[in-house]
Amino acid sequence: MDSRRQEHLWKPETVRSTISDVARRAGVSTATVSRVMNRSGRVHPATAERVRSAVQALGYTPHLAARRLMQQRTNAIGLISAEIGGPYYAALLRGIEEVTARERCALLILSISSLNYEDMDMALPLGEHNTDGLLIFTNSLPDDIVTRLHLRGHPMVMLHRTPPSGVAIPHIHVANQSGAYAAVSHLLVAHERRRIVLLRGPDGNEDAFEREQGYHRAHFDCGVEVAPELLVQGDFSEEVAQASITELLRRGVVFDAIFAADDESAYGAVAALRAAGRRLPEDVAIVGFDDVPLSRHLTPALTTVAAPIQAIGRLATELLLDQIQQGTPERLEERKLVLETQLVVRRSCGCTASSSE
Amino acid sequence: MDSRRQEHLWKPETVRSTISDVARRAGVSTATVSRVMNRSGRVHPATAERVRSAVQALGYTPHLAARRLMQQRTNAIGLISAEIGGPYYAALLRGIEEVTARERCALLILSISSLNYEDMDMALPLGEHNTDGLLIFTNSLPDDIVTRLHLRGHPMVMLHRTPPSGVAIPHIHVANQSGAYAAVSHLLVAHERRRIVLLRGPDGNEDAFEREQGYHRAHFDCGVEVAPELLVQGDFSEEVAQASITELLRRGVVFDAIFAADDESAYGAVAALRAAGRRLPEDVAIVGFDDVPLSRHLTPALTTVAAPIQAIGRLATELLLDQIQQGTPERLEERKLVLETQLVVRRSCGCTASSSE
DNA sequence: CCGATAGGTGTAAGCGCTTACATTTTCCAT
DNA sequence: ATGGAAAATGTAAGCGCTTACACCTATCGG
Repeated sequence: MDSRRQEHLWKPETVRSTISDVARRAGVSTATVSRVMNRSGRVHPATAERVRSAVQALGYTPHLAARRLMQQRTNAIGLISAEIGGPYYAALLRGIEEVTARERCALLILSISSLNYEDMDMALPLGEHNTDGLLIFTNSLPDDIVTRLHLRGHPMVMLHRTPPSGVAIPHIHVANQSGAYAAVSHLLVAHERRRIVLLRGPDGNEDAFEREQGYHRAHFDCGVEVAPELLVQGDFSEEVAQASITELLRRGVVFDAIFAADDESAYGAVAALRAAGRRLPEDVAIVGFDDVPLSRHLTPALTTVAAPIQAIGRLATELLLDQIQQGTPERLEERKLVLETQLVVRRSCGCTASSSE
Repeated sequence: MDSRRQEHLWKPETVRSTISDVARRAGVSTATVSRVMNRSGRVHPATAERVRSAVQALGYTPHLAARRLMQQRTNAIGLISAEIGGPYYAALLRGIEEVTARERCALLILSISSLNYEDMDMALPLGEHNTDGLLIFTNSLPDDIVTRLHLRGHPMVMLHRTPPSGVAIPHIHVANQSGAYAAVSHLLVAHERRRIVLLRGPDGNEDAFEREQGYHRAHFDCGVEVAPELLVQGDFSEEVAQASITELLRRGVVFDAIFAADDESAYGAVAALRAAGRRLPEDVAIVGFDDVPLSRHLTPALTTVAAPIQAIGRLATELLLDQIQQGTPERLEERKLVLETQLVVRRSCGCTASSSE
């Protein structure tokens, strides 16, 4: 056994030292060690020094789970989210981290890929036990879990999602309908397109629903009828959108513009169109939604509805931190924030050079 | 007080019920409740049912921190990372989640924006207390913390980073040098470029260092001298790269190609070149590194060294899970994996159409 | 010289949970 | 019936930490 240990460099003997190890080594009680670790209560400088060197020697780190059991604060907030990785996500995160960095609190992210959580009944790995509050940015987290967390008094903010009815959680949205309205109107009025494909977002998604409403309202206000075959699935996904548009092309459906419910699906549309040899924006004008950073670099540069993504992240985090620090504010149930969107005109809609880029 | 409660819909009274609340309500001991919750030990079906309905009624959820104190498993792994949000990151995550989904374990991500952690001495919010193992993908996490975690026997895998010396942690890399060598050789040999700018990665970054070596070795093997003014900072950042190239242009430095240490900096270079009216790839050929999904869509499509990003994520996670399940494998210290890279030739280097796209 | 005061430290009671072990109940072979 | 194995449940000892409280020393004004 001992000879084996020589063979390898440093097979760790898994020595996780506890507070009492430190106490013993420093010749004090655990209480004193704790006081030194937390800078709470008064400790004689000499003693403190002895403790500190014992900590050093033993490589001691407090066990956060145990600590959490006693204290109330974690100094961390959690973000529960699906679809980590997309470009939208990057901007959101930037907004969130802007605040967490300033407020010196850690950000823990739980990625719920639908597969991952749905069927396993294990407890949520992010919650009261390791965060002081939660940012919810997914539809995959069932309403009843949200409700339960809220009932237990865990601070939360929801992004792009309305809380279950009767549950007073602040939530942040963007002006989807007016944004879509502006985009589609632009296509209808400025470019006189009449057969505009809608690349719909996922079913059941609030944003998708509202954007679709904007699409219809714009048509209605212009007195243009919407042909049902123009409404196809985009699912906020490049692949799905590409397939949908390809299929439309194959079936010989005529259209002169596309309104994509998000930029990703716009990319898919561009790929499909290009593969079919259609000219952009002459043959088909295209407008997206979100204005993720890339869209500017696309060729042609994508006209799209800018959502203040980073601001959403910032705001949500600030709202959450407020809740954590000041407890539940008054009239919280009215805290529905809707951030304005803005049409960013670039080339893909058929407009010529603009100031941007 | 009571009248106030009527005013609002449901201001939660913060009732977080514990296991003993459930036990009391079901008329059993906490042990029995625990057994029901964990499906461990035998419990009379009728009792179990009573417990379950008490759980339901109270909206009870076990406190994971307390549970963690007793059990050893969390069923979650952690990913500690900087620069969440980049396109590289998305692919990596896909690889990781592929495995976590399959193995039914949760993924907790800790984003260390340099600001965030550096100066605050608070304990790492991800560690033995809430994960069974850690994926380390950042240079910002100091060596001594890594070492300590390892000494405490916490399973880890490091990505794109060599563990501190003497510490036997498996680590995964890509063949940076040979990849860079292939890319630069292609520029030198196939396209006869002679003044190739190097957009260097961040100082101290291992990948950056090795790619730079590949750049030099390719020049050496071709008998081409490297002009020092061609080595400029790219920092794996679009902005920095754009600034560097713009500056080069301003100073009138002559060059006919660029090797960017990663795709992001290649984008910056493209922007700078285009703003200056240079033609791509005729005036300046450009090659990147990583092959993030976007690079194919760039105009001109970016020639780049493909790193098997998703595979890295998958492999790393599998390695970690192995460690967790089987304990420290034999001869672990030799676990250095290097995944091959491959030059993907598209348009930006000056080659004409290829099979891809 | 004494009680008051304050700094420094230890004691021990939990936080919410799991689990080895003890105890009681059930039920079947005899 | 009845002894005893098997099933069901309870008891209580922690996991590693924090913190109210008690205790002990100096220190100091009166």
